[in-house]
Amino acid sequence: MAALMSTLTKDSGEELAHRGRGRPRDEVVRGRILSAALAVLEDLGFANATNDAIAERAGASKATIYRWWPNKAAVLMEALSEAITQELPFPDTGNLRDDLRLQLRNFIKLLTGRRGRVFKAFVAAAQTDLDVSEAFRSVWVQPRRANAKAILERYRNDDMREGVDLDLVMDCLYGPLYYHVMVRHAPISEEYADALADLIFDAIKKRDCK
Amino acid sequence: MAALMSTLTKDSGEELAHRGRGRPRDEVVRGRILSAALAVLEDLGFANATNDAIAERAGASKATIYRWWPNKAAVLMEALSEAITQELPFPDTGNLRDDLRLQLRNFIKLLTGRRGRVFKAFVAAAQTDLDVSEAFRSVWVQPRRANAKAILERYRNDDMREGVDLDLVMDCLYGPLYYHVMVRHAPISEEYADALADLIFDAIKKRDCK
DNA sequence: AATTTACGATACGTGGAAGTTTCGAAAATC
DNA sequence: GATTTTCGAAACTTCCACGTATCGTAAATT
Repeated sequence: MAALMSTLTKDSGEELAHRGRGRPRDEVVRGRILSAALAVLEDLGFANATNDAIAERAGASKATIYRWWPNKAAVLMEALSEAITQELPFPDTGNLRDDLRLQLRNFIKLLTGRRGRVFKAFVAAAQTDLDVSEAFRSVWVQPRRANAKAILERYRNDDMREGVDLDLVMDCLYGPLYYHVMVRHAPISEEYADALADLIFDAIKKRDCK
Repeated sequence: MAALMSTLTKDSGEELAHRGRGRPRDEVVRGRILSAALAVLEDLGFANATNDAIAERAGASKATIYRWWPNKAAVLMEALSEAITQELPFPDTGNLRDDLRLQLRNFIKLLTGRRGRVFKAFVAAAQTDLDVSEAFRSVWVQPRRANAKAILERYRNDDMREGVDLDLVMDCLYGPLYYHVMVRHAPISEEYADALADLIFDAIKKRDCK
């Protein structure tokens, strides 16, 4: 996190420089830049998302971008973070099987939609860029897994057989979807989501025979 | 495949130009270049694997590389192809559960070893480069899945319950491993492989109760 | 021996993107 | 009104890697 701070954010002294006398930071511009970053990311992918393109799309100056973010990854990361926050909460219907189905369906919608390109771009960039890797995990993966785990935990005693490893279960839910989209590059359907959810549900549900 | 041919290989006229009078192509150099490409790929990843670095490491001239391959992706792709061919066959012990465990263990060894970096690099590159994407699928993913599917097919009647979707099963086997390594960036153990194999085995094995 | 092709070394041209700087104008404080 | 800070525009520098070109030399054919 320290390494992240050093490269993806500015000093807090810079961050809190609003108190001075001069013209305050234009929050509207900040929003436009982040939106533009996300849009460019969706259109061009991580590698091709240049700051020039972002600036042009935002109707902003490139200098303004570098005034507030230290580098390109920082802008893109904050854009993802803003877009993602409180998105796609794990459903909580009270029924385990329904929860699984719903969550996978929602996730597929996200992966196959415009925002799916952003995800693929970030995962790709994370393979070679340590900062992106850590940021992606802390901003997206970990919070989502924690949320999912907390809800699954409540079903543990009543609906699951003993000794189920929830981390493994989540890998089996999310893994195939990422894999499907990123490695097989195959389209993915809601029926697929249901079949996957059912398979995993079947593997972990409580039953009284071998 | 046509698009691939157009960008990742030279004309067959070039390929078969050996019959001329001059000095024949040095196959040793070809091998050195491909080995070097793989080594550089393992060290630096796809994006940072420059042809200059490959040439230097191979003790060859960059001009020689461009004499035989049209661009960077072509060299890297052929390097991967050579390294991968007939590697990691799906085991065939006669026991479904053992097959699953063995395959996952072997795959983990590959993913966590030096060559794992190559995989991650290719998957990452495939997100933005269509040629790499198609080549990776045709050279690696599809052959491996076909092999695995053929073997799993033989267990279908005797050991699996009805209606099991083998493609889905393979997604559940490979998906979590890719996911684990590429998205969570977490280390992965043989115990994890066994637990995953057991979970999936348990989900598809024949049984006579709900 | 003459010719043809391949190789290594190296320099070169090119393009793209990161990040910086300059400048005039706008919006705030004191 | 003077000062301070931000913004937009655009030129600029820097860097890096792709791909090409040149040249002297090595290995083959005829």
